[in-house]
Amino acid sequence: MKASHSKAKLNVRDQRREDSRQAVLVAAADLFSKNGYNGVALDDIATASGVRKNNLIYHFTSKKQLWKETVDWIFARTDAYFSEARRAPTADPWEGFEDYARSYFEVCRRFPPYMLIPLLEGVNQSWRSDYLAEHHLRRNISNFDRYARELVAAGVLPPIESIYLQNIFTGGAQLFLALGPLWQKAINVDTHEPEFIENYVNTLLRLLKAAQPKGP
Amino acid sequence: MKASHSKAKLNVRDQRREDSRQAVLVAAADLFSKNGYNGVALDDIATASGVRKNNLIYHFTSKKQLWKETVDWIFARTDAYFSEARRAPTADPWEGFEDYARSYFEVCRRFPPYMLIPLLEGVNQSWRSDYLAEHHLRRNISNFDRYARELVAAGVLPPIESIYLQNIFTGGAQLFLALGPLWQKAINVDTHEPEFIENYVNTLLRLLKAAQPKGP
DNA sequence: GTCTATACCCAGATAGAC
DNA sequence: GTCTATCTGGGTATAGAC
Repeated sequence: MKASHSKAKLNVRDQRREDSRQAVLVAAADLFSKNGYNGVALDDIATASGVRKNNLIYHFTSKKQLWKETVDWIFARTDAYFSEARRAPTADPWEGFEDYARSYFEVCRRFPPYMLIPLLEGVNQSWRSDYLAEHHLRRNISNFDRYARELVAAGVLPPIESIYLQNIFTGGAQLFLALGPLWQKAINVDTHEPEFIENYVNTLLRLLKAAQPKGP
Repeated sequence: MKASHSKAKLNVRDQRREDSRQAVLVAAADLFSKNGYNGVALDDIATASGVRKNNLIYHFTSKKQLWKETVDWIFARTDAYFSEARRAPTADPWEGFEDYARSYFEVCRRFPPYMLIPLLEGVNQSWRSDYLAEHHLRRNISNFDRYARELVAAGVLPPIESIYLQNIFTGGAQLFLALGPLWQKAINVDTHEPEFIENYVNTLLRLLKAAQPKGP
């Protein structure tokens, strides 16, 4: 019938569309996270993704819009990674926190754009920092905040303001992982080594454990 | 005499040159540290400094060269700030370390380009990250390394690898201060408030103090 | 040393055939 | 949906008068 024929054709077209979009998003996430919005030309994304420059515009209407959709895609993907990385919930809340911390570092390590883009675009006030804050970071921050307050109230973590706690973790993760090329060049250390990160997390956890309030 | 006349004229000219260069460096440090190399146009620097675009090139030969000289200027200036911020040496090594830590945060707070530029340019390997690593960071890192090892050996700091220790401090300082606009927008916190930073440093110091190895 | 004017290139975005 | 060709603006850098 005419309907089914047209439907089949439509599906093929949709598939193509999705393939193209996906290829573009992968390339864009990588490039934007390394060079920042201004450091990336549509030509670069076109070359990296195999989708021609004008077709980028066709699919995403503008560079600005492409950036936004890339960010949304990154955060959606990271949420999935994060759930996947976490182990089954444990009875011991401290173990639960250790798992949480390790998962966070692991996600940052495996999917750098997640932290690199907020890092690069959050330095200056712009429509990009606004977009990030509004659509993604506020939610993430307040999730962590709730969790941290619980743990502090339960005496699992030392009485540190949750925002500081958050900074100790994200700061450490981000600086080491983000500035990989710099550390590498300066003192020849590969901060992306799983073992290196593992040691760092353990160090942080030990510090916090040592400061745990003593039971009565 | 002819000689003295020509000398006076030369001094005026030199003074002008220095004034122009200085104005440019101030503007360039600010802009490069906020928007990154690619996010800054010579037009922007020209407007901000009051020195015309072509004269920028006259004084610094190229944008690339201007960036390098700006970085050198920033680090030279920061070294001066840092010595100035430190109090007189104390007998107690722990107090000495507290002073060191506070001075570091204070310098970052008062002169953000010092940390922002390595942050923005260190994410990707490029001639900029190479230049930073080679000419400035390697030295800074190894200075801290030497100091930290001493303190750990003396039992003043807990036995943490110096590179991790360094990351805990620089990471925290940089993330909070660098991503000011982001924190502001996301949860309406001003991370540049002296009080806010002061509390954060104290928190970090308390953590380290709590983990100090106990005497025998 | 500073000005105006301009060469030259590359960026983002559009038009229209297929 | 993808292609080639093209427009337009803004970017770095240069030329040459003052």
